[in-house]
Amino acid sequence: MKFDVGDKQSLTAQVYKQLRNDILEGRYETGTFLVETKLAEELGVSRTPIREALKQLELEDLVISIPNRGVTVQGISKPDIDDIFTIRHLLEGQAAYWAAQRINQEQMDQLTETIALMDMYTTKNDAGNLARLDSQFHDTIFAASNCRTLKHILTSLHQNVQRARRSSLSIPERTHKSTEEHHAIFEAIQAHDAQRAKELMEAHIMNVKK
Amino acid sequence: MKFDVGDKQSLTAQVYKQLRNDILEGRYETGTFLVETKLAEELGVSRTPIREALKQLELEDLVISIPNRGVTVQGISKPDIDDIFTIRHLLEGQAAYWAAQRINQEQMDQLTETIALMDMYTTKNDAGNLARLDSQFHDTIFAASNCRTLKHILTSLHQNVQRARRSSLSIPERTHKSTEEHHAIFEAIQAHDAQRAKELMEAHIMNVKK
DNA sequence: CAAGAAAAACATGTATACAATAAAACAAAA
DNA sequence: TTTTGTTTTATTGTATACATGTTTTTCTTG
Repeated sequence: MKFDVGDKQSLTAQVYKQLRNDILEGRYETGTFLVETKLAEELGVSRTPIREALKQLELEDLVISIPNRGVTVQGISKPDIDDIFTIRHLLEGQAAYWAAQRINQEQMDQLTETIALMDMYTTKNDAGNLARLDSQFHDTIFAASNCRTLKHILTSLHQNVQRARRSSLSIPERTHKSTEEHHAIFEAIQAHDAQRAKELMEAHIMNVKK
Repeated sequence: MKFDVGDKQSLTAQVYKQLRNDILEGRYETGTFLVETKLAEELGVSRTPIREALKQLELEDLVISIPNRGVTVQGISKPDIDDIFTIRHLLEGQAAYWAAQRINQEQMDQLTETIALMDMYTTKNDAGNLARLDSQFHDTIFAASNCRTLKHILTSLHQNVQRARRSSLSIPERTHKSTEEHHAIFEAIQAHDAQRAKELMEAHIMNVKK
């Protein structure tokens, strides 16, 4: 698998995405050593982008670095995912709370648009586009919470459980229910009812978990 | 300010600590460009450790990287700190909850020891050692929660508000109160009373905030 | 044959050289 | 004077060479 310099993204970013995906897909056994020179050769780039990508993965806790020894993959297990849902339920609830208080007009417009498109694709049963809009909906709320730290943590967590969320949305019944829940959250934010937005969001996350 | 190769830590780690501290101390104006070559010269190392340190800071959201342009410092403002306390109150509450359920003997022994030392230094009014033990107490609970993600997020947040916590512990009245609260949390964990541990921890964090 | 020391192999940590890109300065034309 | 296109310069992105430390192998010695 060779990487192309023609791609607009930096090599580091491409390597990062590739490795991250491979780890989350479980393509590496836990504990495997990721050797820089080997990866560099395999991916057709120098060690530099590899090192930088590994640094990022380390900060996200997907690999562990042992000084002067190398990095080993940590992966992400089933109970890990359960725990992450619990954490997300707390944090996304808070994000919705703050969003209801702090959202600006532009973000409100964005949410309105996302919700409208969700309705459309729900009737069409288009799971692919719904997954995209789902991410967009949550991302906008993170942004509207106006808390860099929260936005940062949640964006990272969101990606980690992406696969789980995808599979949830592929169940037609869940699709409709999910859109309804998004509607309710949207209305609570529009009404600046922070407490209600929080509770609805918490319930929503726990439903996705199931 | 020159760095020493004799230090056991890697240059990257030293540079990271230095830059992080400078940013948190507010030594750089928000928006300042951190130019790799300039920093490299100032700190007496090559660009490589600088780059790696900046990558880490970017992942912690203390600087923003603009591709092909450079990184600008973000710093951390007063309202940011308030928000971080709110987030910590949620997450540390959950950590205490899980710790009460999942703690092992070794970690329990560690907590027992920390609490005993806290008592001693409280009577001696030794703020420096109390700050250290405070960190240790919370870190042990993160570890006992047995959730990598949570441990990871909280360790990072903990450092960000370290200054605020230090100043809180320098108030003698607060010192005694804080030790009492630690005691109560410790007992709840020892009794494996998850709900109570959570509530006590939440209250504790909010008290520190004030 | 076993144990330990020396050395080779190998990996990461760091420095530096080169390439690509974006901003700034400048010149020319309308 | 303003605008547009070109050149220069500064800075990041990437590759590579070298230094340092760790593991494994090999060889020596009892």
